[in-house]
Order: sequence, then structure tokens, then C-alpha cells
Amino acid sequence: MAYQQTALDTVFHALADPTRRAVVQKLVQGSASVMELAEPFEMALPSFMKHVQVLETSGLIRSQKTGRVRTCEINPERLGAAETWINEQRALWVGRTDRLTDHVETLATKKETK
Amino acid sequence: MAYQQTALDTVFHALADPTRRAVVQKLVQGSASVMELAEPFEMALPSFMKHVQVLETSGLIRSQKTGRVRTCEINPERLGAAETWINEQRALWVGRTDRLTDHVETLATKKETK
DNA sequence: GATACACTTAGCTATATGGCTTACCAACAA
DNA sequence: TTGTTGGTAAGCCATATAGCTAAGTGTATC
Repeated sequence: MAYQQTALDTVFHALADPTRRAVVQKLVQGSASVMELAEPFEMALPSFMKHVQVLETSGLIRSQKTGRVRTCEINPERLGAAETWINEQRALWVGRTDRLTDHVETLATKKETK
Repeated sequence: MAYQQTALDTVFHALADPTRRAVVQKLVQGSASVMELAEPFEMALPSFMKHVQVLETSGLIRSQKTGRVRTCEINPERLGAAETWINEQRALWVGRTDRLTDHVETLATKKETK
């Protein structure tokens, strides 16, 4: 569980930056080289590479160097971990509002039968 | 869209910390006072209040002071924004794998009819 | 009115983050 | 062999973050 917590730390941190979210959005559509990914950004290459490192460290993407080109691809499982956590909160929230609704309905029913 | 981007920045940043995620998990089950929320953490109160501020700034929670007690509650809409973004990526990813699957199946079908 | 409680404010420290520039290196291409 | 391309490494700077302590403030409670 502790490992899971740390993973969520890094995943949510990685997604807390617009540049890195844009990289994720690009990679879910297909793998791409670092230069392709960097092109839309007015940013020094070493700075952009730092973002790639953050994404890779978080497990959201994987990369591999072939010759002089580093190609990145998404790791959908890790994105799923963040989704799972949020869905768990939603389930708790929905479950709670369901119980509240039931409670209110129970009270309403009791009033009707008096 | 720019506003949306900034919102996602702060939401994902807020969730990038185990203490803050624990607060969110508690609040989806019902509102709670700051002291109740802080109790499980071995942390100075001003430190914990900083986390609460981060969550409030991100819009994930709301708080209100009544007398000397500040009560916090979840804002499910903001959590939904993060969920929406992740679901959009998953849709792109699934759509892409679907297209690949179709392509492979088309090739397989062509082989069979030869 | 004194005391306790629940924060709030201010300031500090150490670390992390996100950008930059410069120089370098490995791998192609001409 | 030289030039170009695609990174990589190192170091710098400014800002942000995450914790702390101490002191203060407003609101109950006794």
C-alpha cells in the first residue's frame, strides 16, 4: 500500500503540469520521438527532457533509445491507477448520497403512513 | 481552456500528496472539522492547515468557519474534472487500440479470402 | 473574568521544482 | 572526414513546497 501511495504521488505530480499533460495526450494517440513531442513547446530541449524524465519516473510513459532517437510510449496501466483512485472516491461519494437519499425517503414514507 | 488547464494543474498538484489524498478520502464520506481531519496525522496544525489551503485553492474542497470551528466538505465537481481528463485519455487510448485491432482483423480477413 | 480550544499569522529552514545556458557525446548523412 | 542531428550532462537561478516553532486571535466554556 505504501508503494501504491508513492506511485500515486508521482503520477498526480506528473499530471500537475500542462506540458506533461500535453505529452500524455499526444502519446495516448501513438508513440512519438522526443523531438516530435518537444516541437510544439517553446522550451529548451534540456528543460523538456526533464518533463519526460518526470513522466517516466512516474511510470506514465516508457522510452527507448534506438540509434540517436529516443521514442516514448504511454503506459496505460499507470494512468489507470489514477483513474481507479478517483473512481474509488466517487463511489464513496455516490454511496453516501445514496444513503442520504434513502434516509430522506424513509422519513418521507413514515410521514405518509401516519 | 486556459482556465481549465490551470484548474487541472492545481487539482492534480493537490492530489500529489498522501496527506491531501487522505483528506479527500475522508471528506467524500462526509464533511468534517479541521481538527477531526488533522487528528490522524503527526503534523503541526499550521502545517496541516497548509494542506487544507492547497485543497481549497484547487477547488476540491470548500470550508466554512462557524464559531471557532472550520468545517470542510468535498466539492465533487472538481474531482470530476480530473476524472474527465483521465477518461478522455483513456478514450483516445482505447480508440487507438480499437483501430489497431480493426486493422489487424482486416488483414486477417484478407488473408483468409485469398 | 480566566481558561481552554480551534484555529491563524509570521517567519524560518531544507528541499524540490522548472526554467535557462553551455558544453558535450553518439549516431547518422553528406 | 566533416557536418548535422538528437539528445545528454552539468551547473545556475528563481520560485515553490512542506515541514517546523512561536505567538496571536477569536470563540466557547467554566
